[in-house]
Amino acid sequence: MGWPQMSGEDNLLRLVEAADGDENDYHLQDQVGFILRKAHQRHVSIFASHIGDLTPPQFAALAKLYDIGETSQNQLGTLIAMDAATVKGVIDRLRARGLVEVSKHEVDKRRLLVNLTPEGREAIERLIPLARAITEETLAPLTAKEVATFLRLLAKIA
Amino acid sequence: MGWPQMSGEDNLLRLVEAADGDENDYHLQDQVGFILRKAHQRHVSIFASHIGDLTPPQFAALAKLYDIGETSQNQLGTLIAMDAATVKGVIDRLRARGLVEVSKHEVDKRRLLVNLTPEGREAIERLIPLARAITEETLAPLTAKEVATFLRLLAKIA
DNA sequence: CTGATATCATTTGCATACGAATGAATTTGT
DNA sequence: ACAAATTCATTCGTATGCAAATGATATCAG
Repeated sequence: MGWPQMSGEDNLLRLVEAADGDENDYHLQDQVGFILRKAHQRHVSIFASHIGDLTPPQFAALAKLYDIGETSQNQLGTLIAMDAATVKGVIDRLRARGLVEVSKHEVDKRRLLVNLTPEGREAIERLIPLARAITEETLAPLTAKEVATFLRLLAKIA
Repeated sequence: MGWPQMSGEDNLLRLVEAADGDENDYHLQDQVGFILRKAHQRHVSIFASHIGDLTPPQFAALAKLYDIGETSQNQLGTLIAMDAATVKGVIDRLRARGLVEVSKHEVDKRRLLVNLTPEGREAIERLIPLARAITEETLAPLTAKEVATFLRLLAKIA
Protein backbone atom coordinates (compact mmCIF):
# COMPACT_ATOMS: atom_id res chain seq x y z
CA MET A 1 0.00 0.00 0.00
CA GLY A 2 2.76 2.47 0.82
CA TRP A 3 1.84 5.97 1.87
CA PRO A 4 -1.46 6.87 0.24
CA GLN A 5 -2.13 10.59 0.01
CA MET A 6 0.03 11.85 2.86
CA SER A 7 -1.75 15.05 3.78
CA GLY A 8 -1.87 17.71 6.43
CA GLU A 9 0.63 17.44 9.28
CA ASP A 10 3.43 15.33 7.95
CA ASN A 11 6.21 17.13 9.78
CA LEU A 12 6.09 14.79 12.75
CA LEU A 13 6.04 11.79 10.47
CA ARG A 14 9.10 12.99 8.63
CA LEU A 15 10.92 13.70 11.87
CA VAL A 16 10.23 10.21 13.14
CA GLU A 17 11.36 8.71 9.87
CA ALA A 18 14.50 10.80 9.95
CA ALA A 19 15.25 9.38 13.37
CA ASP A 20 14.58 5.89 12.14
CA GLY A 21 17.03 6.20 9.32
CA ASP A 22 15.18 3.55 7.39
CA GLU A 23 14.20 5.75 4.46
CA ASN A 24 15.91 6.11 1.15
CA ASP A 25 15.61 9.87 0.92
CA TYR A 26 17.76 12.08 3.06
CA HIS A 27 16.13 15.35 4.06
CA LEU A 28 18.54 17.77 5.63
CA GLN A 29 15.77 19.81 7.17
CA ASP A 30 14.65 16.83 9.28
CA GLN A 31 18.06 16.04 10.76
CA VAL A 32 18.60 16.85 14.39
CA GLY A 33 21.91 18.58 13.69
CA PHE A 34 20.41 20.95 11.19
CA ILE A 35 17.42 21.81 13.38
CA LEU A 36 19.70 22.21 16.38
CA ARG A 37 21.82 24.66 14.42
CA LYS A 38 18.74 26.65 13.40
CA ALA A 39 17.34 26.70 16.94
CA HIS A 40 20.68 27.96 18.19
CA GLN A 41 20.72 30.63 15.49
CA ARG A 42 17.25 31.78 16.47
CA HIS A 43 18.21 32.01 20.10
CA VAL A 44 21.35 34.04 19.35
CA SER A 45 19.25 36.36 17.24
CA ILE A 46 16.74 36.84 20.07
CA PHE A 47 19.63 37.41 22.46
CA ALA A 48 21.08 40.10 20.21
CA SER A 49 17.72 41.87 19.95
CA HIS A 50 17.59 42.22 23.74
CA ILE A 51 21.28 42.58 24.58
CA GLY A 52 23.03 44.31 21.75
CA ASP A 53 26.36 45.11 23.27
CA LEU A 54 27.29 41.67 24.57
CA THR A 55 27.42 38.23 22.97
CA PRO A 56 25.98 35.10 24.60
CA PRO A 57 29.47 33.72 25.41
CA GLN A 58 30.48 37.06 26.97
CA PHE A 59 27.27 37.09 28.98
CA ALA A 60 27.91 33.50 30.06
CA ALA A 61 31.35 34.43 31.36
CA LEU A 62 30.01 37.37 33.36
CA ALA A 63 27.06 35.36 34.72
CA LYS A 64 29.32 32.53 35.86
CA LEU A 65 31.78 34.89 37.51
CA TYR A 66 28.86 36.59 39.24
CA ASP A 67 27.70 33.17 40.41
CA ILE A 68 30.97 31.74 41.72
CA GLY A 69 33.33 34.68 42.09
CA GLU A 70 36.99 34.79 41.12
CA THR A 71 38.34 31.72 39.35
CA SER A 72 41.05 30.72 36.93
CA GLN A 73 40.54 31.31 33.24
CA ASN A 74 40.79 27.58 32.64
CA GLN A 75 38.21 26.68 35.27
CA LEU A 76 35.89 29.34 33.95
CA GLY A 77 36.19 27.84 30.51
CA THR A 78 35.21 24.43 31.84
CA LEU A 79 32.17 25.86 33.59
CA ILE A 80 30.88 27.71 30.55
CA ALA A 81 31.84 25.02 28.04
CA MET A 82 34.57 26.86 26.16
CA ASP A 83 37.98 25.55 25.27
CA ALA A 84 41.08 27.43 26.37
CA ALA A 85 41.58 29.29 23.10
CA THR A 86 37.99 30.49 22.97
CA VAL A 87 37.75 31.60 26.59
CA LYS A 88 40.94 33.59 26.22
CA GLY A 89 39.43 35.68 23.44
CA VAL A 90 36.21 36.23 25.39
CA ILE A 91 38.08 37.31 28.53
CA ASP A 92 40.40 39.55 26.51
CA ARG A 93 37.43 41.42 25.09
CA LEU A 94 35.65 41.70 28.43
CA ARG A 95 38.88 42.98 29.95
CA ALA A 96 39.30 45.57 27.21
CA ARG A 97 35.85 46.85 28.15
CA GLY A 98 36.63 46.96 31.84
CA LEU A 99 34.06 44.34 32.83
CA VAL A 100 36.55 41.81 34.21
CA GLU A 101 40.09 42.01 35.55
CA VAL A 102 42.79 39.38 35.74
CA SER A 103 45.57 38.69 38.21
CA LYS A 104 48.25 36.08 38.74
CA HIS A 105 47.66 33.21 41.11
CA GLU A 106 50.11 33.65 43.99
CA VAL A 107 50.79 29.97 44.55
CA ASP A 108 50.32 28.35 41.13
CA LYS A 109 52.05 30.66 38.71
CA ARG A 110 50.47 28.96 35.71
CA ARG A 111 47.01 30.20 36.59
CA LEU A 112 45.39 33.44 35.53
CA LEU A 113 42.67 34.52 37.92
CA VAL A 114 39.65 36.29 36.48
CA ASN A 115 37.11 38.36 38.38
CA LEU A 116 34.33 40.88 37.76
CA THR A 117 35.13 44.55 38.12
CA PRO A 118 32.50 46.73 39.85
CA GLU A 119 31.39 47.76 36.34
CA GLY A 120 31.11 44.11 35.37
CA ARG A 121 29.02 43.38 38.44
CA GLU A 122 26.73 46.30 37.64
CA ALA A 123 26.42 45.11 34.07
CA ILE A 124 25.49 41.52 34.89
CA GLU A 125 22.97 42.59 37.54
CA ARG A 126 21.37 44.87 34.98
CA LEU A 127 21.37 42.18 32.28
CA ILE A 128 20.02 39.17 34.15
CA PRO A 129 16.39 40.36 33.90
CA LEU A 130 16.88 40.76 30.17
CA ALA A 131 18.30 37.26 30.01
CA ARG A 132 15.13 35.94 31.60
CA ALA A 133 13.11 37.69 28.89
CA ILE A 134 15.38 36.14 26.24
CA THR A 135 14.76 32.66 27.64
CA GLU A 136 11.05 33.34 27.69
CA GLU A 137 10.96 34.55 24.10
CA THR A 138 13.07 31.63 22.91
CA LEU A 139 10.64 29.18 24.50
CA ALA A 140 7.52 31.13 23.54
CA PRO A 141 6.44 28.65 20.83
CA LEU A 142 6.02 25.97 23.53
CA THR A 143 3.38 25.53 26.21
CA ALA A 144 4.51 25.37 29.84
CA LYS A 145 4.33 21.60 29.84
CA GLU A 146 6.23 21.38 26.57
CA VAL A 147 8.91 23.66 27.99
CA ALA A 148 9.51 21.28 30.88
CA THR A 149 9.67 18.29 28.54
CA PHE A 150 11.89 20.05 26.05
CA LEU A 151 14.42 21.24 28.60
CA ARG A 152 14.58 17.78 30.14
CA LEU A 153 15.29 16.11 26.80
CA LEU A 154 17.61 18.84 25.57
CA ALA A 155 19.68 18.51 28.73
CA LYS A 156 19.93 14.79 28.03
CA ILE A 157 21.55 15.25 24.66
CA ALA A 158 23.75 18.20 25.66
CA MET B 1 7.06 26.10 54.23
CA GLY B 2 9.24 26.79 51.22
CA TRP B 3 11.35 23.96 49.82
CA PRO B 4 12.12 21.57 52.64
CA GLN B 5 15.07 19.26 52.02
CA MET B 6 15.17 19.24 48.23
CA SER B 7 16.81 15.93 47.51
CA GLY B 8 17.58 13.55 44.71
CA GLU B 9 16.64 14.55 41.18
CA ASP B 10 16.29 18.29 41.22
CA ASN B 11 17.46 18.89 37.66
CA LEU B 12 13.98 18.90 36.26
CA LEU B 13 12.78 21.18 39.02
CA ARG B 14 15.56 23.64 38.30
CA LEU B 15 14.81 23.57 34.60
CA VAL B 16 11.16 24.32 35.21
CA GLU B 17 12.05 27.11 37.59
CA ALA B 18 14.46 28.51 35.06
CA ALA B 19 11.65 28.62 32.55
CA ASP B 20 9.39 30.29 35.05
CA GLY B 21 11.86 33.06 35.72
CA ASP B 22 10.35 33.59 39.13
CA GLU B 23 13.50 32.73 41.11
CA ASN B 24 16.04 35.07 42.52
CA ASP B 25 19.07 33.06 41.53
CA TYR B 26 20.17 32.89 37.94
CA HIS B 27 21.78 29.61 36.96
CA LEU B 28 23.42 29.77 33.58
CA GLN B 29 23.49 25.99 33.24
CA ASP B 30 19.66 25.86 33.36
CA GLN B 31 19.08 28.43 30.61
CA VAL B 32 17.83 27.17 27.29
CA GLY B 33 20.41 29.17 25.37
CA PHE B 34 23.31 27.67 27.24
CA ILE B 35 22.03 24.09 26.97
CA LEU B 36 21.25 24.64 23.30
CA ARG B 37 24.80 25.78 22.72
CA LYS B 38 26.18 22.74 24.49
CA ALA B 39 23.90 20.35 22.60
CA HIS B 40 25.03 21.92 19.35
CA GLN B 41 28.66 21.58 20.40
CA ARG B 42 28.17 17.92 21.20
CA HIS B 43 26.56 17.27 17.85
CA VAL B 44 29.35 19.00 15.95
CA SER B 45 31.85 16.93 17.88
CA ILE B 46 30.03 13.70 17.00
CA PHE B 47 29.87 14.85 13.39
CA ALA B 48 33.61 15.46 13.31
CA SER B 49 34.31 12.02 14.75
CA HIS B 50 32.43 10.39 11.87
CA ILE B 51 33.17 12.81 9.04
CA GLY B 52 36.56 14.35 9.58
CA ASP B 53 37.17 16.02 6.27
CA LEU B 54 33.95 18.02 5.99
CA THR B 55 32.17 20.41 8.35
CA PRO B 56 28.42 20.27 9.04
CA PRO B 57 27.77 23.43 6.97
CA GLN B 58 29.76 22.01 4.07
CA PHE B 59 27.85 18.76 4.34
CA ALA B 60 24.58 20.69 4.44
CA ALA B 61 25.47 22.49 1.22
CA LEU B 62 26.33 19.25 -0.58
CA ALA B 63 23.24 17.45 0.75
CA LYS B 64 20.93 20.23 -0.34
CA LEU B 65 22.48 20.44 -3.80
CA TYR B 66 22.12 16.66 -4.06
CA ASP B 67 18.47 17.04 -3.08
CA ILE B 68 17.44 19.89 -5.35
CA GLY B 69 20.13 20.17 -8.01
CA GLU B 70 21.67 23.36 -9.35
CA THR B 71 20.63 26.59 -7.59
CA SER B 72 21.87 30.09 -7.05
CA GLN B 73 24.26 30.67 -4.19
CA ASN B 74 21.70 32.93 -2.57
CA GLN B 75 18.86 30.41 -2.78
CA LEU B 76 21.13 27.69 -1.43
CA GLY B 77 21.94 29.92 1.51
CA THR B 78 18.26 30.38 2.27
CA LEU B 79 17.64 26.63 2.14
CA ILE B 80 20.48 25.74 4.49
CA ALA B 81 20.01 28.74 6.79
CA MET B 82 23.20 30.64 6.02
CA ASP B 83 23.52 34.30 5.26
CA ALA B 84 25.17 35.44 2.03
CA ALA B 85 28.57 36.05 3.56
CA THR B 86 28.70 32.65 5.22
CA VAL B 87 27.50 30.65 2.24
CA LYS B 88 30.08 32.29 0.03
CA GLY B 89 32.90 31.04 2.23
CA VAL B 90 31.44 27.53 2.36
CA ILE B 91 31.02 27.37 -1.42
CA ASP B 92 34.49 28.79 -2.00
CA ARG B 93 36.02 26.00 0.05
CA LEU B 94 33.91 23.28 -1.58
CA ARG B 95 34.86 24.67 -4.96
CA ALA B 96 38.55 24.67 -4.07
CA ARG B 97 38.19 20.96 -3.30
CA GLY B 98 36.39 20.22 -6.55
CA LEU B 99 33.12 19.16 -4.92
CA VAL B 100 30.99 21.90 -6.43
CA GLU B 101 31.28 24.13 -9.47
CA VAL B 102 29.79 27.52 -10.19
CA SER B 103 28.54 29.20 -13.35
CA LYS B 104 26.85 32.44 -14.31
CA HIS B 105 23.09 32.55 -14.73
CA GLU B 106 22.45 33.27 -18.39
CA VAL B 107 19.37 35.42 -17.86
CA ASP B 108 19.88 37.06 -14.48
CA LYS B 109 23.48 38.16 -14.48
CA ARG B 110 23.47 38.81 -10.75
CA ARG B 111 23.12 35.14 -9.90
CA LEU B 112 25.87 32.62 -9.37
CA LEU B 113 24.68 29.09 -10.03
CA VAL B 114 26.14 26.31 -7.89
CA ASN B 115 26.07 22.60 -8.65
CA LEU B 116 27.70 19.36 -7.55
CA THR B 117 30.60 18.03 -9.57
CA PRO B 118 30.70 14.25 -10.18
CA GLU B 119 33.19 14.09 -7.28
CA GLY B 120 30.79 16.05 -5.11
CA ARG B 121 27.97 13.68 -5.98
CA GLU B 122 30.14 10.69 -5.14
CA ALA B 123 31.13 12.29 -1.85
CA ILE B 124 27.62 13.06 -0.68
CA GLU B 125 26.34 9.61 -1.64
CA ARG B 126 29.17 8.09 0.36
CA LEU B 127 28.57 10.39 3.34
CA ILE B 128 24.80 10.16 3.77
CA PRO B 129 24.97 6.79 5.56
CA LEU B 130 27.52 8.29 7.94
CA ALA B 131 25.19 11.22 8.50
CA ARG B 132 22.45 8.81 9.57
CA ALA B 133 24.85 7.30 12.10
CA ILE B 134 25.68 10.79 13.36
CA THR B 135 22.00 11.55 13.90
CA GLU B 136 21.58 8.26 15.69
CA GLU B 137 24.51 8.84 18.01
CA THR B 138 23.40 12.40 18.76
CA LEU B 139 19.97 11.13 19.80
CA ALA B 140 21.28 8.02 21.56
CA PRO B 141 20.56 9.36 25.08
CA LEU B 142 16.85 9.41 24.24
CA THR B 143 14.32 6.59 23.87
CA ALA B 144 12.46 6.28 20.57
CA LYS B 145 9.43 8.03 22.01
CA GLU B 146 11.57 10.79 23.47
CA VAL B 147 13.24 11.27 20.10
CA ALA B 148 9.89 11.90 18.45
CA THR B 149 8.86 14.34 21.17
CA PHE B 150 12.21 16.11 21.19
CA LEU B 151 12.35 16.61 17.43
CA ARG B 152 8.80 17.91 17.41
CA LEU B 153 9.52 20.50 20.11
CA LEU B 154 12.94 21.41 18.77
CA ALA B 155 11.42 22.10 15.36
CA LYS B 156 8.92 24.40 17.05
CA ILE B 157 11.57 26.65 18.50
CA ALA B 158 13.88 26.56 15.47
C1' DC C 1 65.80 14.03 43.73
C1' DT C 2 64.70 13.82 39.13
C1' DG C 3 62.82 12.40 34.85
C1' DA C 4 58.26 11.65 32.94
C1' DT C 5 53.53 13.51 32.97
C1' DA C 6 50.14 16.58 33.43
C1' DT C 7 48.12 21.17 33.66
C1' DC C 8 47.53 26.10 32.37
C1' DA C 9 47.87 29.64 29.21
C1' DT C 10 49.06 31.35 24.74
C1' DT C 11 49.48 31.43 19.80
C1' DT C 12 48.46 30.12 15.04
C1' DG C 13 45.50 28.54 11.48
C1' DC C 14 41.15 27.48 9.74
C1' DA C 15 36.02 27.59 9.55
C1' DT C 16 31.58 29.31 10.65
C1' DA C 17 28.41 33.39 11.59
C1' DC C 18 26.63 37.86 11.03
C1' DG C 19 26.25 43.16 10.53
C1' DA C 20 27.29 46.71 7.46
C1' DA C 21 28.79 48.69 3.29
C1' DT C 22 29.29 48.39 -1.74
C1' DG C 23 28.41 47.60 -6.60
C1' DA C 24 25.95 45.37 -10.28
C1' DA C 25 21.68 43.92 -12.10
C1' DT C 26 16.77 43.49 -11.90
C1' DT C 27 12.07 44.68 -10.69
C1' DT C 28 8.60 47.85 -9.35
C1' DG C 29 5.75 51.90 -9.23
C1' DT C 30 4.03 55.55 -11.61
C1' DA D 1 10.33 54.91 -19.83
C1' DC D 2 12.57 55.97 -15.76
C1' DA D 3 13.55 56.81 -10.99
C1' DA D 4 13.20 54.19 -6.72
C1' DA D 5 13.43 50.10 -4.45
C1' DT D 6 14.94 45.39 -4.29
C1' DT D 7 17.89 41.49 -5.05
C1' DC D 8 22.35 39.10 -5.56
C1' DA D 9 26.97 38.71 -4.65
C1' DT D 10 31.14 40.38 -2.58
C1' DT D 11 34.10 42.42 0.90
C1' DC D 12 35.41 43.93 5.51
C1' DG D 13 35.43 43.68 10.39
C1' DT D 14 34.48 41.28 14.57
C1' DA D 15 33.47 37.18 17.37
C1' DT D 16 33.09 32.46 18.44
C1' DG D 17 34.96 27.57 18.17
C1' DC D 18 38.35 24.07 17.87
C1' DA D 19 42.83 21.45 16.67
C1' DA D 20 47.56 21.55 17.20
C1' DA D 21 51.86 23.25 18.77
C1' DT D 22 54.54 25.66 22.35
C1' DG D 23 56.34 27.25 26.78
C1' DA D 24 55.99 27.61 31.68
C1' DT D 25 54.88 25.52 35.81
C1' DA D 26 53.42 21.81 38.80
C1' DT D 27 52.82 17.02 40.11
C1' DC D 28 53.97 12.26 40.14
C1' DA D 29 56.73 7.92 40.12
C1' DG D 30 60.54 5.49 41.19
